[in-house]
Amino acid sequence: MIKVTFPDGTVREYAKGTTAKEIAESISPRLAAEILAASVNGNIVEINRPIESDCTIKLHKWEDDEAKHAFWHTSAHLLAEALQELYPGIQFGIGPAIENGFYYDVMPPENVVIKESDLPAIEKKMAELVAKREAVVRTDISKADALKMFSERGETYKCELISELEDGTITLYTQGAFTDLCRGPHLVNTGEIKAIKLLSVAGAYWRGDEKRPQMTRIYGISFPKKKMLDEYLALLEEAKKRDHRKIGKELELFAFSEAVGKGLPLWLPKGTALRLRLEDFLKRIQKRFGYQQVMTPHIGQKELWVTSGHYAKYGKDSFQPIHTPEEGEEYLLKPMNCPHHCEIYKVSPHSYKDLPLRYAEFGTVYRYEQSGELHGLTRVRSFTQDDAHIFCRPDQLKEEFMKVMDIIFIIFKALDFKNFEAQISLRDPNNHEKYIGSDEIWERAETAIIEACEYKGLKATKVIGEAAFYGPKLDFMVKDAIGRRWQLGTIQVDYNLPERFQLEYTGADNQKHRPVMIHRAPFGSMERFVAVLIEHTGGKFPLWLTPEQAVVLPISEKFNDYAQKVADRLAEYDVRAVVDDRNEKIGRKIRDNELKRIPYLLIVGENEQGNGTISVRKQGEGDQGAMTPEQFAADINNRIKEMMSEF
RNA sequence: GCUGUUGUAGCUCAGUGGUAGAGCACUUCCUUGGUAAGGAAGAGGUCACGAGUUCAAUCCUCGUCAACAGCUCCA
Repeated sequence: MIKVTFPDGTVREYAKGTTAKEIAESISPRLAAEILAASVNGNIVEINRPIESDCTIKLHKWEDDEAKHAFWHTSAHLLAEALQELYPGIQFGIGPAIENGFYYDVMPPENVVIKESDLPAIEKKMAELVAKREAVVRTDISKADALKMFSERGETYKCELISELEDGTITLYTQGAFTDLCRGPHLVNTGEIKAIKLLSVAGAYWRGDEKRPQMTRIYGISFPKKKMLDEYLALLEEAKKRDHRKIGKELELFAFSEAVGKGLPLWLPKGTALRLRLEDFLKRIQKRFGYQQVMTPHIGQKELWVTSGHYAKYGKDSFQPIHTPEEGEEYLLKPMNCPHHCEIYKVSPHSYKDLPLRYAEFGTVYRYEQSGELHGLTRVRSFTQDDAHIFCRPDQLKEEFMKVMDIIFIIFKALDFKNFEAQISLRDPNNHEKYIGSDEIWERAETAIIEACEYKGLKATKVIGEAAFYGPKLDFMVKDAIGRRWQLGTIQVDYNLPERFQLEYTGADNQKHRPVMIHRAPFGSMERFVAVLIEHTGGKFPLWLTPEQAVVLPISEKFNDYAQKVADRLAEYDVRAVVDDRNEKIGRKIRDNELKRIPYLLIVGENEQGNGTISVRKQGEGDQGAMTPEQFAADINNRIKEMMSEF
């Protein structure tokens, strides 16, 4: 007998070799029908794997990520099985479960292209296979046998994977006529997969390497019930409605023009109003944190970036130098503001007593992003960083770093970004060519970030190889409407640029010392931040950011002038109101999306005494009663003040 | 940059080898003072751009540009 411990601490005894499925049956038939995978001593296994010794167990139903993972992983195998039947000679790469669904990377036979239009046929084949209710069987295999088996099948990609595995750890999973190299775990029968949708087909480089062959990646998702699939697809549709590109167009926030060029956003009046509000908000915070605003030109001599090291690294793939009538004179559109700020630092000598110096600038930069990477406002070729560079003494680094974290927390709180993820991006110690600066300097910078996060109690994932070439960073990632992650705020520690630009300060010892530099941008870029903000709010911004806060509606032509006066009056109180004087067509003409997005509707007319009146309606709350323009302005400003008071 | 998809009215989209349509929006008139009102009339398109095939191309072929999904990249 073996002792099995359940998550709630109870212990039961079972015969040696009992399976998770049998354990579930011993509890309830319903549970047995629903479990898809099990964690035994923390390892996820199939529910038919015999358990040979005492263990802890957790039975996973669909609700658990572990179950979904197994479900989608098996779905990927099912996809491969279908592809093998439909495209003889097809080769397989990898086919994992992902956050939402699964994919399989395949290399179709020569002269065969799998297109989106082929997906329904593949889905149909998968459904046929599901109907067969094939068991998924796990077998151990030696490395030599595995290599032999897959090379006989001409599976060069699989052979490459096997050759990197250790003998004795290799397992195969077979269902019907399909056998795949796989670690598992899986469902025990493909019949569980009741609803399948193949979503898209795309190219993906083998092993993520641009220089290796491009395979065909087929994405899909599957569920144990048809209804769940329908709900998921409906949810996807809903999410698409929050797409910032769509809302940005509807609300007339920004636009692109082919004539201007791709990736070069045009900020329309309303979008600009929104952005300026955000900038003002940050400026106020920065003022409190001791920042000084600076301004620098959009171009600079090429040598600046040769000095910084950026030119060597990115010069070839950037906007090319601007030439002047002067022989040999070359300027670059600035891809970042750091060198300019370093030069500001160098304008005068600094004492240790002057530090830290914090130079802030909403600096527009230009980067030649690959055309396939351009994406709405989130990835563009000209964008404005809410940039600042902090020059401080080494002993001030940690404190300064944490103060920047505080600014980011304030912003995320003010805008209700709850689901951000923090990521510490470290260098890859095995790839020295990618980075500049000594090991010692990197060590120090990385330690400073890690300690700051620990001190602040911020849970951050460490990612090797994601650092900037001059230093490690702490990035804040936020998801968009359909779950793509975008980097917003970033804080970077840099010992290298001060070195390269020969920055100095005089210490208490009357000797010259190097300051440390912190690059930071709490929003990241105004463009990307606005994009993510749109997707989070669906275009319903907090009142203090809303480009237009009120529509003023005269009840008839007679009151047009009065309406305009009301709007002007409100403007004096910093309330943004637009007049809609299309009088007689009120009901029809007030566009739905105008009213839905603008928080207040003011209907102006007169009362029996012939005095001007304003009837105020608030979005979603109906009638607020009559007010004078002053009362309304005071009211709306109070609300904004309330919202802002804690920041 | 790579793979696949798409490009028709301001927006959402039908459609055809014989130079175009719907709904909403827009303009005018009638009705209506209030959270997607009804009726009538009207305006609006080089069918992304350039070649080719054809008697004839928005439609077929090729190229270019742009957008979308993914990969790679992201100072």
